[in-house]
Amino acid sequence: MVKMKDVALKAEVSQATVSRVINGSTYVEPYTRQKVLDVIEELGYKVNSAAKALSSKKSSVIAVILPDISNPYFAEILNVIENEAYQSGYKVIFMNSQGNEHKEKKLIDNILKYKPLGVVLSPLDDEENYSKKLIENKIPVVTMGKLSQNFSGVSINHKVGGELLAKHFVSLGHEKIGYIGNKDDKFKGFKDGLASLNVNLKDENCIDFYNYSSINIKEAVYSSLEKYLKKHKKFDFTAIFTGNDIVAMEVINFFRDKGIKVPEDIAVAGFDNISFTSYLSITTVAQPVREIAFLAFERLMMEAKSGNKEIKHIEILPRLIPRDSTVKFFK
Amino acid sequence: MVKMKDVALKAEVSQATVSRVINGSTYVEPYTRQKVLDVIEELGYKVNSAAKALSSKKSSVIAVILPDISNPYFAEILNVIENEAYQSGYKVIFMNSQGNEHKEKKLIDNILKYKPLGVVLSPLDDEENYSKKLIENKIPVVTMGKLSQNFSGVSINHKVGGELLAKHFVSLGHEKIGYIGNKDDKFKGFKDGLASLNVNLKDENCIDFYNYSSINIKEAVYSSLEKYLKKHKKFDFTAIFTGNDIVAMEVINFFRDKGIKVPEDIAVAGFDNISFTSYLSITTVAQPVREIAFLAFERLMMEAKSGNKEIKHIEILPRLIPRDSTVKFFK
DNA sequence: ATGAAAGCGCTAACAG
DNA sequence: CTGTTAGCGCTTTCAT
Repeated sequence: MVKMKDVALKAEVSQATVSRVINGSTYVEPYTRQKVLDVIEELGYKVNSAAKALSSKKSSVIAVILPDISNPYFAEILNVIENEAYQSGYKVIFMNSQGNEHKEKKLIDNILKYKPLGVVLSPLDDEENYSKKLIENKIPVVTMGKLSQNFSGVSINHKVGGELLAKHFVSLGHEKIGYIGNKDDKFKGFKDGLASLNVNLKDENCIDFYNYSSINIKEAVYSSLEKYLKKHKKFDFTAIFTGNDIVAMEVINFFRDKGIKVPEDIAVAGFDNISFTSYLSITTVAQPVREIAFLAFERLMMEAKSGNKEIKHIEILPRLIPRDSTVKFFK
Repeated sequence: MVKMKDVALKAEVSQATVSRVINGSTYVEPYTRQKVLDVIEELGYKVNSAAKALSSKKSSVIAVILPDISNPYFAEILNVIENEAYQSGYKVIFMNSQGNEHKEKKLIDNILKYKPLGVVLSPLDDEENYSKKLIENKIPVVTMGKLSQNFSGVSINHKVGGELLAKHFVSLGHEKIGYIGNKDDKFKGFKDGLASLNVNLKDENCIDFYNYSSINIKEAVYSSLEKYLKKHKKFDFTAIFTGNDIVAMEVINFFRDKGIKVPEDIAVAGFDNISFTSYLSITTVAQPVREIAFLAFERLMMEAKSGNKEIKHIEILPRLIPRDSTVKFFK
């Protein structure tokens, strides 16, 4: 492997000079500069990132930790970040926490070895899991989707998202309503929203479902729905809000299998607005995912470069996208 | 940052010994070993990957280069590889070539700096783009989806995939048939398959469409379809095969917008069998994506560890999944 | 079984 | 403006 020394020798300059022209850290005589550049080209020299990182004490990798890359919502985030990183000359180490807090914790442990420039994280529930080590090691972090008290973050306001759907359902005349998902902020917004419109979301109609990973999600959704049916004989609601679009799709599938018509018998709404919901015409709440990812990246860069440690939370308002799964022929 | 030297000092051993217990390279007295382990725990020591890589001349990162992470087919590949890599103690640097050969080339250039253990690549069309530098630098490579003469690879047989669909269309009684996509192996298989069944695939019904990136894919599909319409007034076929599932979805959308019924007026079939096709009941050709990714990773590991340079091509047979978009009420 | 020491390829004072 | 030099944190002979 050709190294800097080889370039220096052939260009008849010192290694330091080669380093200078590569990094543009200091002014180098144009002639010398060109000569070095030529030799680099000729020899096909490539810096050794490991050596560079070790010596300069900074790396050019950004770690991206996401719960489920098979969910197009997160895939889109990775898409944006990889693209931005590429344009800024950084590399992305991608890690999939798979909705598993234990794995998330190990991933963060692991990533510390690489001393990344920063990490973009779409965290699972338990803040304890990730914050401590990251803070200790002074690694800039920006979260997406959930806001953390220790780091900057970008997210839609999930409560408002839930409220939007509550209003939508009530305006459509629904009185018996269901929910399937975990009891997060959008659930709270949904429940509170309904309450403020004098509709009670019964506990028994809130089907607990916690599953970030889309592998086996069908089985998971089907089994929790079957469990509900076993207990209550029939679905005691005319509209249901699901934790995310993938779950919505599975719920619709399940209903179809059971001969339940959507939206005539039961209306279904999802969350995220992944592109596939438009093909299926599923009502959902839009998260401007590309914007979220972009802002997160931008903020991370700012903190990494300036060393600014101020915590900034950016909140974006979600938007309701009504489609056929709640209102027939909406289109 | 606590380093090996700190551990060595506190454990009252040499730095070399600490290195030994961490890497298990040589036998270390159990007592000493335990003492070192305790200190590591106590101090929260983490190796510095850069230093390790520089010193040992081997890294623990695997580069994954894919054309479009927003396409669930590729997202699934990344999912599998990240997971396998994690379990084997490796990190994944992810790069999105975005269907852009120029970017793919630059990405490969870039990745060389990191001296990755290996690269898993789903290449675009031009082999020249990627093979040379990778070979020069002796980096193990396994391709997926396309087989390269210079590297090992895993792929379904695309020709057979195209033939499968040809048979399917003909058995359904179609005689006027269309194609939208780029003219790759599956196109050849499709065309030849039709020919062998005495059906001619007219050139004018082969709509050229080259677009790996799913951003703006809607516009791209719509405009090429509009262009066809402008020229021919109406669609002169009763069945169309699309390059991949995403394109199939857009085509179906387009037809719906135009009041064309699928499959009654025109049958549509895709390629890949991404999970969303099942929700939409789109006929497609299944690529066992998880298996492909797994085999590619496995093969890469083998080559990276053993230094085995033998080129092995694994070909998997695709499977037709007939659904409602070609045969109503198939389910 | 363990320690000493050289060196991986690069950056960053420092000196001139 | 450019060369010299001292590390960065770790692995790996080579001794003992």
